[in-house]
Amino acid sequence: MAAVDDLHLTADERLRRDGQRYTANRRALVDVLAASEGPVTIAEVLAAADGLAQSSAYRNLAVLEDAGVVHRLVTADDTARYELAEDLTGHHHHLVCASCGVVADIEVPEVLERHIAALAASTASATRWSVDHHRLDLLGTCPACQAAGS
Amino acid sequence: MAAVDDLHLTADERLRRDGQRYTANRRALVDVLAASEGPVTIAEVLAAADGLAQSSAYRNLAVLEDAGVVHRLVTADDTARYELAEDLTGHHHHLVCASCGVVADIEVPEVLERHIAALAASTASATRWSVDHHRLDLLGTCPACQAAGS
DNA sequence: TTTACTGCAAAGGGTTTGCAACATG
DNA sequence: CATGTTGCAAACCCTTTGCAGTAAA
Repeated sequence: MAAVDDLHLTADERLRRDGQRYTANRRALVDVLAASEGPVTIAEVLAAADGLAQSSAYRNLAVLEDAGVVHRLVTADDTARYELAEDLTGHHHHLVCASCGVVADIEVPEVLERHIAALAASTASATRWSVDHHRLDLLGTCPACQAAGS
Repeated sequence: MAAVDDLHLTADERLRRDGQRYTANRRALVDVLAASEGPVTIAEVLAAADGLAQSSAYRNLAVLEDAGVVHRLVTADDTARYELAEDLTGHHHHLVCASCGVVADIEVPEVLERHIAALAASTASATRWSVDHHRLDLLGTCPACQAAGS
């Protein structure tokens, strides 16, 4: 069984747990996210999922997010981007273009993750906050914008 | 001379360099940001700077950002927050409440910064991107939301 | 006295929602 | 057939902009 089939099984299961159905539209959204190199905007989703209504894209991505299948994020510009939940793709971080907003996934060395985990622990004990995630973005300029800007 | 006076002198200088004036409204905005514990929303700015028009807040913060005095960021919710530019406050990172969106500043150990710098360098050389900043956020729940949620 | 800045109100753009029709269990 | 889902269009909210009046160099 291919990894994508596993993905659909997991998505189906998580939606049913919420009393939701895993419809063709939702399946198409998961396929689009699984095929992308990094978090994608609604505009990109609509371009890739032909015939899908904008409102359905927003609504279904919200349903998928509630079910823990999808993660929504906002990076540089003020438009949201969506990716598969981290437990489906593995922990990773982002490389963000400050010019056009495009986002690529990057892996981070284990030693750095350990330092961040230590920071999270010491911050939680030094404050009254609870800390349960972290987010590390590298900001720069993507190849396309470098070419366009020069 | 107090640190706040230095801040106003620097702001004045950077605005003039852009052909802009350092007006009472802009001075008030800098005072609000200097007095806050972390990045603040427009709503918070308006509450603190009495009588300031909303459009003036947005416009002046944009002018201050262009001049390199202010930094605009978007974290958890979809509302922008503003803080003084990093060269005025020192390099720091953020502790973000996933529930209400409030943001606190945190310092990070030098060793972690060095690991992040190394990641930035290796990422730049492994891709065609240029990398010039980074952003590390810890995500959790602030004391107020913990109290409200229990 | 020229140029920048202000407040108001209207417009803009991404996102959400009401509703009637449709599809699925 | 009962409930969840869809697409359309209108509403929503944060943010930006046009404009006429005001203030600063």
